[in-house]
Amino acid sequence: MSASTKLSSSVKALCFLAETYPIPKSSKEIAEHTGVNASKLRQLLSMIAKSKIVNSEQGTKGGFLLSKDPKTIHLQEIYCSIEDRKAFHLDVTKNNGKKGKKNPDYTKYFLGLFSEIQVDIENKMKNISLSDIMKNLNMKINYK
Amino acid sequence: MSASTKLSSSVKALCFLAETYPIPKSSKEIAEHTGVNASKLRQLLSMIAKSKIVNSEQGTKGGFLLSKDPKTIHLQEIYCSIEDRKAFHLDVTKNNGKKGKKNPDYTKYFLGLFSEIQVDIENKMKNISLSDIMKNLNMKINYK
DNA sequence: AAATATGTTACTCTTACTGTAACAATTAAA
DNA sequence: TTTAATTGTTACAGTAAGAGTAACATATTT
Repeated sequence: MSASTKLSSSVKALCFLAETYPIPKSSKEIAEHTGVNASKLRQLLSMIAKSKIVNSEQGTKGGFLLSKDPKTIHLQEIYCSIEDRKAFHLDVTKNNGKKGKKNPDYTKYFLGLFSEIQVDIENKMKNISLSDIMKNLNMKINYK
Repeated sequence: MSASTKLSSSVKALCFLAETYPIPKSSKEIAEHTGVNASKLRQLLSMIAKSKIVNSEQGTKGGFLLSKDPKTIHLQEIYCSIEDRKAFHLDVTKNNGKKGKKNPDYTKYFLGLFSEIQVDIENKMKNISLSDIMKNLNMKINYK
């Protein structure tokens, strides 16, 4: 991956929004509770908003509000919202041996090979919901 | 990860060694057939040699020679030989909210959460052998 | 109009990796 | 014993991605 700080920062923010639902929270407030920089949170949450996981509103009384049940928010959705890369990523743009040499087309093959691993990771992430995470952390979910 | 160039370069080199077995091949020769820089290959193969997957010898007539059956060489072994990082890696050294705040210990939890994914990836990689890769590429295995 | 938000862009710092070069150590052959 | 070939290791520059931060346009409420 790596399962970057971006993912954990996003999860922290979403947990906080689930706890404080239905009060919209500003990036500043989320920052204070999670320790993640407010500007970074806006970057992440604006991407997550495009996946309809949160709703965002500008202006006074604006902020971020969860728009899905934490039971139905899966790690994979969050990950895909904030990363363009695949979790198990292989850079296949590199050269592949000298031209004209009759060496096999590794590049093409590796894509297929690793896609199987990719599918597994995605399935695993699909099976972990925000509410699973919160239960494990003994957090109270206030959504609905 | 990312399942970096290092892994694919290593696999290319090992495939070549399986094809040309039992003739020891120099980093220069492997470089010519794979397009990977010879110096880089020496770095990778010297690490792989420590895992007893290949044998290396210095001097004239030296070079690299496969020391295991490609059927028993798994992607996971190769990966672990050349990478210190876990495949599904999470940096947990980052701060975790302001001190004194009673926010849950995400950092600790994420480790456990992602370790499950880690195990899956490793298992997947354990199930892919060098000979599987070579068969898919229609390469002839000359080991033994 | 003023205050409070998000959305977006840009900039710096750091980290990791790639590609490459250099050279010591080792081995075989001439 | 000298020479050539080869690995092992270290170092270095260039590149790419991410983290953290700041700045400001845009939008919304009071």
